[in-house]
Amino acid sequence: MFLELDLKSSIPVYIQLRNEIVRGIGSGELAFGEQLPTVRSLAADLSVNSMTVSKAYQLLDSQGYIHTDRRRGTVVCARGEMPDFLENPDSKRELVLLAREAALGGYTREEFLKLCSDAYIELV
Amino acid sequence: MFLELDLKSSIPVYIQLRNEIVRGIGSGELAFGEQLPTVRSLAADLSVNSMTVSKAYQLLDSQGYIHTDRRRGTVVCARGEMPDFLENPDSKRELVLLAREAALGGYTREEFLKLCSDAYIELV
Amino acid sequence: MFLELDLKSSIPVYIQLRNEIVRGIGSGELAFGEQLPTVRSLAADLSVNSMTVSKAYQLLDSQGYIHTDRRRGTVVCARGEMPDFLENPDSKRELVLLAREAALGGYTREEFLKLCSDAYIELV
Amino acid sequence: MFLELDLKSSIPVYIQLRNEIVRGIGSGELAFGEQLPTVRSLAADLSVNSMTVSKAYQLLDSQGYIHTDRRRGTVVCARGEMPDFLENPDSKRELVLLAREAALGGYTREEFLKLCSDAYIELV
DNA sequence: GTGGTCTAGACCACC
DNA sequence: GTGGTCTAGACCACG
Repeated sequence: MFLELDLKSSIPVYIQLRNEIVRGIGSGELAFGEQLPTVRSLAADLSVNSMTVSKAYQLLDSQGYIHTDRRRGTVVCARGEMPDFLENPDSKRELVLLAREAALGGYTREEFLKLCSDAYIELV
Repeated sequence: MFLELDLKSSIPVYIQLRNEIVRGIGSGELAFGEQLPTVRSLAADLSVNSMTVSKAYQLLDSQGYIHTDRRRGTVVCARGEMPDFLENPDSKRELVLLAREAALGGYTREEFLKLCSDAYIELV
Repeated sequence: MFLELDLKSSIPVYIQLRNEIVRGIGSGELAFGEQLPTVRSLAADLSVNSMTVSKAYQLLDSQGYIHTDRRRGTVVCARGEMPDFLENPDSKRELVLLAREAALGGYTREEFLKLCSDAYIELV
Repeated sequence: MFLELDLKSSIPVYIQLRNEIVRGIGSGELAFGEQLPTVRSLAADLSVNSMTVSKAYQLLDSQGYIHTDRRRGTVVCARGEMPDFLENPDSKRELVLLAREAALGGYTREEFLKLCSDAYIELV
């Protein structure tokens, strides 16, 4: 299982799980249309409460990354159905904040864009 | 006052305030070395409890953005004293996550880097 | 409960509590990995406000002595995860100050080192 | 002037000043019986409020490091009059705390005693 | 049930 | 007058 959680982190587990799954889709570890484990089995695998997994799935569903298929359970959405998360104003604010922290930290624009590019290039 | 808070957000107010102040320093609305409002006056302006403001100030202090000089109150640190927040692994993970959300949302690398550049270019 | 607080001291209660817990870990009264009392129960035991306990726990967390596992509550970190607090320059200055006070007080180096050794030997 | 204050520190200025003067006596920069600057002149030199200097002098006086001579103003006590500060239970507790932080930080007794010895050896 | 957050208001140490 | 500390009590997010 490629999903890594840090139970000591201040970030809620269900958010970490949501993020890990988005990363997994982005990196190809989870294919478009692929079936996800059931809530119970994933909860058992990760040793977390099944409500936590359920909340992560609900969040991903509401954001449009996954959906529930009556016959096949929970599946990753198709490539073309992926949401445009950066249209979310909160994401924009987050990006601006990171950029300003970078600038204050002494990064030139080129250095910052290099970091951004590296972050992107890790995707398939 | 340029500081905008959303009291209904799930993000704690003191974190929002910390972020707003970092943005303010990055955009030049708060100058390096400038004196910040007192805890009480800012609390009154924002209609929040003074302990909430105090918590934000203490967080910013621990991160190296501001410091409290016993004679002059709370002031923004000098340009050269600003912390490198992107050395924080969580910030890197956040950037990678944003990049993957962008990629899944259909942005090409060039488009994503344009967004990053725009976020940076707003700085002084 | 082995934790002793002096509510009349000028040292803030949450700092005293932090120090007592570090002493407790060092002396074995608190085992590595052991679960600490909940914020509320400890506050009730010590007859202090729960926010005071919470502040002490957060300080210990930030220093790496304990951490809060969302499932198991607050626990002492493992032996190998303990922080090197003497790398803190303030600790070094404190030690130098104690040494000078000792010298001025008439202690020879041997006598002073005996005191230091005794202080250390109380540890497990 | 060898007295160094950090106005950004969380340690009160008058305590820092007291500590610096004790260090100065211990290291020989201030001789036994030497006359100290007046409150006003020292306050001006250090750019601090004269009440701060006054408080430091009062504290040092109450601890027996300095005393006020009607004719010569404030002077450092004689060698033989220096107080035994380590008989103070708070100092003992402080030393125990440092020793435990050292032990938890991975220092062996020998390593810790080396630090203590180095701290002492800097004295005249 | 846990810790985290927030409020309103008080007191104190410091400068 | 400043920030720091503490209280009593409330609400909420998390698991």
